Order: sequence, then C-alpha cells, then structure tokens
Amino acid sequence: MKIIKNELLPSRAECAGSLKNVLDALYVLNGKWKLALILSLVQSSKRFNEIQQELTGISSKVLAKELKDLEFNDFIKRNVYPSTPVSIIYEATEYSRTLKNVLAELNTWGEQHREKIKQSMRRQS
Amino acid sequence: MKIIKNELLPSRAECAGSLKNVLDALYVLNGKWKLALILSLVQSSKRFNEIQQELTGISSKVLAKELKDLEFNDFIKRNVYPSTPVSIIYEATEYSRTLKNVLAELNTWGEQHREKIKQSMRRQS
DNA sequence: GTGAGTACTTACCTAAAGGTAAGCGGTTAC
DNA sequence: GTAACCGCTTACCTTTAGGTAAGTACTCAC
Repeated sequence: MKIIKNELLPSRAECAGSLKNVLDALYVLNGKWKLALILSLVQSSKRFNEIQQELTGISSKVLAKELKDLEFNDFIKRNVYPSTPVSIIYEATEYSRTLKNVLAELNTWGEQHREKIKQSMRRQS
Repeated sequence: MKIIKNELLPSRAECAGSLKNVLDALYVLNGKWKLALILSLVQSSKRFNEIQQELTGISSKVLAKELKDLEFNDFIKRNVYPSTPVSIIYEATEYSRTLKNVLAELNTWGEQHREKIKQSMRRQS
C-alpha cells in the first residue's frame, strides 16, 4: 500500500484539532449521568428528590457526587432558600446552556438511533 | 415551596422524551475513546497503527476492543485488502456519519470550553 | 413521641474500564 | 538468520464508576 504524503494539506492539523476538542469535551462530560443531569436542570430547576425521580435508576450517592462535580465545574448552582424547612433548588447556570446545541443534537440522534435499534430487532425475530 | 401542577403542559412529556433520547445516545457512545475514534475514522479511513498514533494514549488492547465494539454496532467497517502483506483498513460507515452534527457541536463546544478553562487558570495565578 | 419527608453521607462491594508489558504469527528488508 | 513492522492477543493489575443499604440530622404533622 502506497501512502501519499501531502504536508501541504491543511486538513491534517484541523483534524487533530477537532479530535482534541472532542476529547476535551468528553473529559468533563464523561459518565453515565452528567449530560442527562445537565439537560434535566436546563429544562427546569429542581430539588434533589425531584431529580432522582426523573433520572430513574440513579442512586442518591451517585446523584450527590455528580451534583457536586457539576457545581464545581460551574454547570449548576445550588440554591438554599431559608424557608422552614429549607428548600434546596439546583439550577442550571448560563454556562451549562452553552451545551444547548450539543444536547439538542444528542437528543435528535438518540431518537433516530432508538428507531434503528428497534427495526434491527424486528428483522432478527 | 408551592409546587404548581399543570398536567396540561406539553413540556413534561417532551422533557422526559429528550432525557430518554440523550440517555440512549450516551449508552452506545460511552467511554473515553468511542466518539473520538469515530471522528478520526470519519475524517479518513486508517489502519490500526495509524489510529493508535493519532489517539495518543490509547493502548492496543483498548483500541482493538473499541474497534470490535464499533464494528459490531455498525459504526465502522474492517476492510482486509489481500495485498502482500495484507493491509487492514478501518473505515467509517454511513451510519457513523449520522453523528456528524453531534461531533461538530462537541468540537465547537470543546474548543470554547478549553478557552474558558485557560482563562480561569490565568485568573487563579 | 412516632412516623414521614428532605437531603444527603457512609461503609461496603462488584463490575467494568482501562493501563502495562509481553508475546505471537505473519511478512519483509538486510 | 535476525531484526523490524503489522495487527493484534493475552495475562495481569489498578483504578474508577457505580450500585446497595443503612444511617444521620433536621423539620413537621399528628
């Protein structure tokens, strides 16, 4: 196999750049729950138990950990309202809204993907 | 805190739906390398060693596993060319190209995010 | 004071992800 | 023959994610 080298092509550096960008994005957005959690709070602010009900399957331990992590990374804000009893509301920050397009695309793709899986299951049976 | 229930709001079901979509998408695209690997092969078909060089840090074991996984899920195709010695070229399928928008958004966001991190590092020092 | 709800924390455990290093079967170049 | 390159595989080990179950500190309703 011949490999044609063309150092003048601008694509090489661009490709490496986009690869790095995606890798960097994945680094903060990793894990099973992070993006779903951000999406949930972008849709509306919620309390701990409300989130746990919406993200069925997440344990309180993992939820607490992820919330701390997201707060540390400036994706969400933890608001304590001094009512009696105190209510704690988690809300998405402006920064997490910069993920709007990413989330929208993942939403679209996830829907299509589920359709595809369904159809390949039908074909199998 | 008063919770105003409004079952007529269409958003509730839509939110749950988009959450499910995102969760489904993340289910197949999980892991440290999967999306980067797809991106790399969407940009151009490559051989095993070429991929390993581009995704600096990935071990041959993990790369082999991820490639098998992605092939099984129809994201990539493994082509064996019977030249001497045989050359094995991995290429992205049409299906992996449906991730184009997702990857583009992750690319954009990842770049912005790195900028943000850089600036907050400067502020700290 | 008993039970329930809120927002967690803690201890414990398992499974999976992922890394290291070595090897292997083939080919090719010297 | 031997060294090197390709495309992996294997054995081994560490780290991490993530789950379970219980508990805690507080408040409120009854």
